[in-house]
Amino acid sequence: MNEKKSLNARQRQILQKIQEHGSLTLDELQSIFDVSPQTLRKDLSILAEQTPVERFHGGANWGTSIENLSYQDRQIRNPDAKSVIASEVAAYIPNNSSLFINIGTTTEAIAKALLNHQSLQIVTNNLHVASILYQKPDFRVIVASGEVRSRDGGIVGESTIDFIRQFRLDYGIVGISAIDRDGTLLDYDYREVRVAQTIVQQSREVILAADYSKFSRKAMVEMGHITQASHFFTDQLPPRTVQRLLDQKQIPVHLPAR
Amino acid sequence: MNEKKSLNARQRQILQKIQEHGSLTLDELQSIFDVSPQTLRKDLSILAEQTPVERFHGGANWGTSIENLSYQDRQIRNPDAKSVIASEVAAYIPNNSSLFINIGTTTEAIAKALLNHQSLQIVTNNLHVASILYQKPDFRVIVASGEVRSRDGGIVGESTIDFIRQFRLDYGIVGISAIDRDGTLLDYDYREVRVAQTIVQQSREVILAADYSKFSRKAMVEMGHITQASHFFTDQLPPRTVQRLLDQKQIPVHLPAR
DNA sequence: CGCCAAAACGAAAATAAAACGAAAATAAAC
DNA sequence: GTTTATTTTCGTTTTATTTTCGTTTTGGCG
Repeated sequence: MNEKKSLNARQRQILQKIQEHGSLTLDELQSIFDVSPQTLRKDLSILAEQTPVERFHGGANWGTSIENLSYQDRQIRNPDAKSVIASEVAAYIPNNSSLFINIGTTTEAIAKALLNHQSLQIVTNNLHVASILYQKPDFRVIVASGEVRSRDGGIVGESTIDFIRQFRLDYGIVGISAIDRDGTLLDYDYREVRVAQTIVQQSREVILAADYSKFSRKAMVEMGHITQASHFFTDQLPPRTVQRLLDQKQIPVHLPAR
Repeated sequence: MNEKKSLNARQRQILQKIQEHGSLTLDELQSIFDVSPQTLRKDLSILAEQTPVERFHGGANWGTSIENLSYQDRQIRNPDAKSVIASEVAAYIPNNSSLFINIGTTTEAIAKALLNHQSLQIVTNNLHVASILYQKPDFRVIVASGEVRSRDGGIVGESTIDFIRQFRLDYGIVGISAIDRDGTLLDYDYREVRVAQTIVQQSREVILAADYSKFSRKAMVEMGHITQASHFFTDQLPPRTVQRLLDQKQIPVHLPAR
């Protein structure tokens, strides 16, 4: 009953646009593709059947049931866990240090929590992080080049990777979309994954930050493994299987003080 | 629960008008929009729910409670010369073209005015411009790498220049801090000047945008000369001396329609 | 102050506009 | 010639807007 048909080129493109942007209206799709509305409707119907895309009157969005409303909606979603984690991470990061901060709402919360630090040097591929941090005169904010993803202001692409490879910094602060039960780190966009992997390579210490909800989410692209982290910051004890992995590799797990 | 709906085009326009004007009566709104009063009432009710707009009998105003204007709000507040110039520039730029947009509040106004275009490719070293444009799914926004200047979110430095040099685009939209009487273009930051010069080099057409106040300002670093522009957009006729220069080189001067 | 009329208002019914799905017609690929 | 993809057509459904009407607010005026 579940016909698994392969998507054509345009449909895959639409799928990616929806992932990047969170949602798309038919008007927006028509401004991108030179085909009839009816064809786009059909594409959306097919995507809705076979992917987490959901339709609404006038367009479609990336499945709300799992996650990923528009960027702004996500902002509101789980503020407690994120900001608690964020202040834990901030407390761990010393002044006068250098750090990467990559894409994700969790890392943005961390950026906000870092505003009381002094003399940080930050390299980021996250437009929002740059916006948050650049106004502090004693921070040096360096932004990577590349294409700006319309979903969340993430900067991705080959040149982003090349640029990041120039640096070797004290800390790499990495968020992640999903963590599998075996400790595999997963994300939605392969370009983002490439960037995150580079950040991990170029950091002396890798700080992985993820709230508990990430353990029950699915994503498609493999980024790495949780044991590549130097420290893991979260809001609740992770599932047993993951906990055991972290124990084996002696990776400290930081939970909120409370 | 809290119904979060996105605003339609007219509602966003009303919102902007209210921000610019401080307040609007229903009469004023009716003279702008060709819809029934009842529809406008409904729009105002929706705006009152979801934005800082507050209603009063006969109209609505921008929420008085929030006097602490964020950067973005301050930008919108001053719609005069800059946004007039901006819409002139936007009218000149065709769809499906590629452009550089550099640092400056005028160029930011232009970015906003470009939001109704389709399928633009934009390379920018301005954090605010990137923030304004990246959400449109049919726009491709590419941000240059480099250090973010804390004064205004401009991205400057050697790597910015190297990155920009990779591109050759249809239009280079350049703002400027000051224009001397002999037509010399001046700016405050030598790093920004280097970037602007590179943009000029790599553009097929150079669009210079500057309001009249720039003619009476002084700055230290020489960027180039007004005759390097292909088109000059401004709000009033420039001083005689400059006008003559532009005439000699047959550079079109675009003034507001009115 | 209290009363009235004009204007503004909200709720809901009526109408207009758009988005929709199914299927036929057309175009493209094989 | 057959298959597949896309566009066109058309009747239906959803959404947006206008109209209608009874109520509330506003600003005179006795």
